[in-house]
Amino acid sequence: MTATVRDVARLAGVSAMTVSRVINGQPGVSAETRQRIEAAIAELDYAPSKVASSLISQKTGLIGMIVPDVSNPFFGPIVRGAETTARRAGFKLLLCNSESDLRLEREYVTDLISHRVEGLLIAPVGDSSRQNLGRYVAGNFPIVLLDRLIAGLDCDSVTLDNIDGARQLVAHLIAVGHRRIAFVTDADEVSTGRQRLAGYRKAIEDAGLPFDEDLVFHTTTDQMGGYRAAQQVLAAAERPSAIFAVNNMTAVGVMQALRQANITVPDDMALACFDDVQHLAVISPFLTVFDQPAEDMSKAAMQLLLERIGGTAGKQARTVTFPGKLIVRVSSALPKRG
Amino acid sequence: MTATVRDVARLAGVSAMTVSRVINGQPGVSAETRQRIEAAIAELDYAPSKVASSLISQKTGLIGMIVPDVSNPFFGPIVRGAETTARRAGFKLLLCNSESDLRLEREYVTDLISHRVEGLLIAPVGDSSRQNLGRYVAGNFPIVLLDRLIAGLDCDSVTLDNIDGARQLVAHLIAVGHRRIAFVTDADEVSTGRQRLAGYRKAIEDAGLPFDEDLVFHTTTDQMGGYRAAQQVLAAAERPSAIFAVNNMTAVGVMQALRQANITVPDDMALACFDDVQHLAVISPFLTVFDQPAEDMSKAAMQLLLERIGGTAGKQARTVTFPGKLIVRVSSALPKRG
DNA sequence: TTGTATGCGTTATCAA
DNA sequence: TTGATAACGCATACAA
Repeated sequence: MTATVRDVARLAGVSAMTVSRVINGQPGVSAETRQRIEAAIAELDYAPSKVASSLISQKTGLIGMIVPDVSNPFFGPIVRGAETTARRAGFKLLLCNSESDLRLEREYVTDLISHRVEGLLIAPVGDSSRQNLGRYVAGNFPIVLLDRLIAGLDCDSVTLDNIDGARQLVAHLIAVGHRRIAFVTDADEVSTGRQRLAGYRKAIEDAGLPFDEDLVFHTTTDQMGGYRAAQQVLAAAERPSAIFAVNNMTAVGVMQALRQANITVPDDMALACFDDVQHLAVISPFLTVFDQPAEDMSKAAMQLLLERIGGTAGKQARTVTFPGKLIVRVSSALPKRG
Repeated sequence: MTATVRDVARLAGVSAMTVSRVINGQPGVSAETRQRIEAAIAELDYAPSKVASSLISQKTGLIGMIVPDVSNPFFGPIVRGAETTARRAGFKLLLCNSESDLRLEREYVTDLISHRVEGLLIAPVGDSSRQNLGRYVAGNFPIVLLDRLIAGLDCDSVTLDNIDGARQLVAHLIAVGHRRIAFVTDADEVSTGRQRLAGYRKAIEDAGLPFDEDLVFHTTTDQMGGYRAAQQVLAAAERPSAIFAVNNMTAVGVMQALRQANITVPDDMALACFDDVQHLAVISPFLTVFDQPAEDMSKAAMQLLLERIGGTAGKQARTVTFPGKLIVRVSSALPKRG
């Protein structure tokens, strides 16, 4: 296991160089010698060290990937797609969970750079991630942003058309008959939140309804954030008939708060959000969502990254936008009571 | 970005060695020299290469992790927990999806070894994974098995008490009134399937019911496998009143087939399975499941691995078994019709 | 067809 | 307190 080329060479009675040739499938080795070397390799369980070869070639075959949380059903497929695409190109994935923590993200980035990953695929925490990434982008280090853009950072990216997605979702709610629709979203610092807010607003204005600032509830976009925000929604003077949650975890938190308050969806309150959870929809098709093709987006992003690593990309930053699709289920219906 | 110690040394007017000392926080460098070096490091955006230092220290700070599929809601939290624990110990995670493919698994294992990961945390494909892992276990390379054991491989492991879990789940179905319970599971080659079958059988015999081989349907434990198996269940001469699916994806497939056949759960047929999907349960608490503490199991497994890497483990293989818990929801009720 | 020398970027060792 | 040298494991360039 800890055998080196030299050990193999000694056992086979040749030089280290000849062993190296056999390993890399280079020509110029007699069949007989090759056989002896292969026997020695098997005998010693020799596995060539990528650490050493990386040092020479300046290529580690490693790609860094940072997401807020792999266990989030949106990011699971994202990571899966990226890994599959990377593997097919001969790369391995170093996976990091930033926990939406800017400092942790920075730590990961510098660590990954030290490990000499050849590129970085990242769903950044937010606009502030620019602090963590700016210098590398400036230094032409291969980076692709996924899911979220970073204001002021000109960089390859793959995102959803969040504005139109949110517009479609809210337009649907309006079509169903909702007039007061709360939007539970994150701080202005995250591009997805900003864009979805723009779409929300557009749908409302398209319908000739008044845009009401008070119906936008800013929070953290995790379960607890959704929970808290929903409580605020319920406490509002004039209660909305529907809640639009900016993403899946937020919707879960909203649901939790509603249930606790004995409010049934959609009989008492409608609910819709971004991100579908595929298999779960089979078990219980309940939530109306705007579905993002997470795995495809991630594969596309990895493809961009591979091109940049391979040098076939050109200097210009490339922007890929996916459409996504509205999936109407029961949760968005107009309340029967109230 | 591609600056080396020497570049820094030159800029600071010192030797490479002194730079190295500063980077590693070693003593014996005057405050003034240290400052000059730190300035040079910042100036050049210097990031020390772990590739080079790994070569010397023989430690990469890398841990390999192989799971069938991160996007599976059971493995997402598994990977998340492992990564968190690894990070806190200063390790990074190389993530691989075996796709339950033995050849792919082997390829990953050898690749990871070449990358000189210091240990391997793996949810193996099945007993045949012994081919892929046996030599490394024999060579005392740090490996911990997670979720699944491998017959004949004496190795650290963290698993659930599958026998008792399945027993509890099936005992519940019997208590509710079910008498003919189908079990949809995988080939005998996977330890979890074997153990859950044993638990299924035990619950049935404990209740004084006859164990019927024909009620055990072997298939692949993915959605398609569950789908096909459910169709067989429905075609059975004497139709069971409940289906016990060996895991989450299988249950999804079963559900899909039932829905397609216009069979409502639980009005026409009950359903229960292993693995809960936490947040989803909030959205729609429907499926009766036996819940595994995936993230905790994974953290424990990583802990075992870290101990083995650190050499504080002892030669004996350690076996950790988690209990899990039954969560009764509506899907397991006794059918009203039929 | 095979081998020797050299260097990748870093650090351990020993010397100054 | 600082530096010169060698070595980690492999591969490139060149020589034999």
